[in-house]
Amino acid sequence: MDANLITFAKAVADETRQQIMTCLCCEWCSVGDVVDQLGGKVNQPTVSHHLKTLQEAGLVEVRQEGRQRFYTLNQSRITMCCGMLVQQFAPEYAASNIIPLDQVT
Amino acid sequence: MDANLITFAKAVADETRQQIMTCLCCEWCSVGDVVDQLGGKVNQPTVSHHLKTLQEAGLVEVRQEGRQRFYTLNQSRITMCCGMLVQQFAPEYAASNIIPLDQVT
DNA sequence: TTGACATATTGACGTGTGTCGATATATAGT
DNA sequence: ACTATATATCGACACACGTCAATATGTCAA
Repeated sequence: MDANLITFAKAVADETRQQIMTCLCCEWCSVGDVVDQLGGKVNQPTVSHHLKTLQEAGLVEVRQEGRQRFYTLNQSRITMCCGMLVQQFAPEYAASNIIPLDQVT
Repeated sequence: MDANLITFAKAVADETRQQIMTCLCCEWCSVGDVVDQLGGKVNQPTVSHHLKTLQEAGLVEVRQEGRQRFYTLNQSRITMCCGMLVQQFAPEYAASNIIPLDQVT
């Protein structure tokens, strides 16, 4: 997992990956679940590949259970990266009332 | 200019483009200014190309002056896109105290 | 109108990346 | 041990994209 904003942006900069992220938002899903929810758009190796990318960017958490792996979105990290983006590239707005980054757990 | 989050993420997902964005943050710069500030990392056509990408994503504003064009970051749009990202992929944090999107002018 | 300057566009090239089929690895059940 | 299931990895391919040199477009000055 790497902390920089380019890695974050690259991870989010793909449609399939965003769809996967939507699947994993507020829910734990196995790889197979994600493949199903994507309804045949891509198949299992592709999903695994994207999950790896998301994991390396720190955007998902993993939990092993039997022979399956469950993934979920790391919402605090996403919030943090977005906050850093605003801080970097929209400082005139960052000052006001965005979430203070040190309050994101 | 297109409104979706993939376009936004793609625009930000490049190191050179982020450096250009840093140049344009809170300042109006001509293309030549940006080329200079990047200190020979890339040359003028590349900068123009990236500025076009940023413009199509709605991340910069342009102002013509004589034979030069001045660009600056569109901070409200960046704030808005980041807010949408949090809303989409970190709803558990979006509820709290992030900038209400309709207050971003 | 001609020449100089600022920026945009074009065409080409190499690299990065999303996708897949095939295969490997790991775990559970019999 | 053997089989079935779940996921990861590998190798290959096509396409997207960042970069550059060369050129085009546009604007000002003389």
